[in-house]
Amino acid sequence: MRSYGQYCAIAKSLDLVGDRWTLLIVRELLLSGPRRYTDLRNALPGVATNLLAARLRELEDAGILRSESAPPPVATTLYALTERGAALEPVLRELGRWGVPMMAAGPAADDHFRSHWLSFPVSEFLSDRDPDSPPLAIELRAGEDPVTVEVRDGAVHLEPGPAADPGLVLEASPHVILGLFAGALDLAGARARGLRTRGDAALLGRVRPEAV
Amino acid sequence: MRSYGQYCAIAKSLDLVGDRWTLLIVRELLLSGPRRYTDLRNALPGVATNLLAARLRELEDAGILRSESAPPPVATTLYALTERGAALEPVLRELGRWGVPMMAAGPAADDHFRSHWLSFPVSEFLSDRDPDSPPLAIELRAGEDPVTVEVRDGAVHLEPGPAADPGLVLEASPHVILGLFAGALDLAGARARGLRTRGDAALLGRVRPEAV
DNA sequence: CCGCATCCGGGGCGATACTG
DNA sequence: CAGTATCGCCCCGGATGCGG
Repeated sequence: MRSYGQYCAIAKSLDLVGDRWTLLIVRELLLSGPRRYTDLRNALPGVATNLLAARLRELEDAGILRSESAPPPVATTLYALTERGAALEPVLRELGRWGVPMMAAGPAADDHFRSHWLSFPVSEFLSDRDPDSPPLAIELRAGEDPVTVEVRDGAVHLEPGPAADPGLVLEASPHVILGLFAGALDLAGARARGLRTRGDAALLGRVRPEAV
Repeated sequence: MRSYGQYCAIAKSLDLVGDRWTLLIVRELLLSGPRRYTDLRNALPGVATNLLAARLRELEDAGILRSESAPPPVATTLYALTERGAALEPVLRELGRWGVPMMAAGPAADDHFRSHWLSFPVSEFLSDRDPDSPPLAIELRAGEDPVTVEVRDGAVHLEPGPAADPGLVLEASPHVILGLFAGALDLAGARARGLRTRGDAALLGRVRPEAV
């Protein structure tokens, strides 16, 4: 990207990560860990393949990520954030926080969705209100792949993939899941809009008492 | 800007503020308050005038700023952030924090500089270590226009313009001022690199004890 | 199939000129 | 002062090709 030519911390940051797609690539690596080229391409619907390759090279040159050759049986190159790249997490967190209100209207007609994109809203809205209880796993099915909300020791963390032993499974559209987390819907309202649960729905109260 | 088409809080944010120059316009309005078109143009060296006009229109449509007709004697339109626009401050703060290390190398040959761009590094590095002392004003002369660091009641705030009654005046290149604040230089080292002071230099210890 | 490189059309961007 | 108009270029999006 062309430099702004300003001796300003914000402008210097944008010189590196202000390009189109750049911060979304960092988002993927932050949420999902080291990924292959094809995984990134699949997680970023709409990105041109040449552009993705160019961005990865620029980000590597900038020290934000590094490409490492994975050990067998993967035997391919993985792209992983460096410490410097992982330091962008607060930037993405604040961008996510600012963007949450724009999710309330629901997805646009041709919006894509990946389950792990819920991670930022989840950490924004959920918290472990009962840190002394045993660990709890809540599985979310809002897109193609399930994600698991792990609740333990006072912390809430989202992990891609299904839960091994979920105390609760929530299945609904992303919009309804978000409404439930953000407070726009309670359990009854969410059920009326298509939410299906399995397990003890009252367990939701541990992370979102207002919803139960 | 073309939408990313992703039902994700970060992507939705970038749909609105991911365009080139957009966040720098918000930066100016955050740091300097409502500004006229020409002021913005001057504070954003390198921006094309048509592009600035287009961005202002887009930002107004997005509810991030509004144009208000100023009362006499100004008699012109002022651009001011809305509450929604001001809510971008944490995003810029984190971008600034992440960008500070890139300032250590000093400005590039053709970098522009405006004094109030120091605001984010200032709030990052300085703090009022002696809240019970009377208010203190430190005037910085690092660019064309002076800026004032106001220290009172435990808070540090930067305001454009000279100080009415500065307890201390620091005059140096932006690079040296930053080095002094960030800890790369102490007072002696900064003086060796061109720092000139007026007033009681020991007053700097109130906000940066390590430097004295 | 994976990981790109190449090519091409269109639009965003940069620089300057011009106008009310 | 506050923009609009114009033009050239480069970035971006989409498709295809190609070696490993």
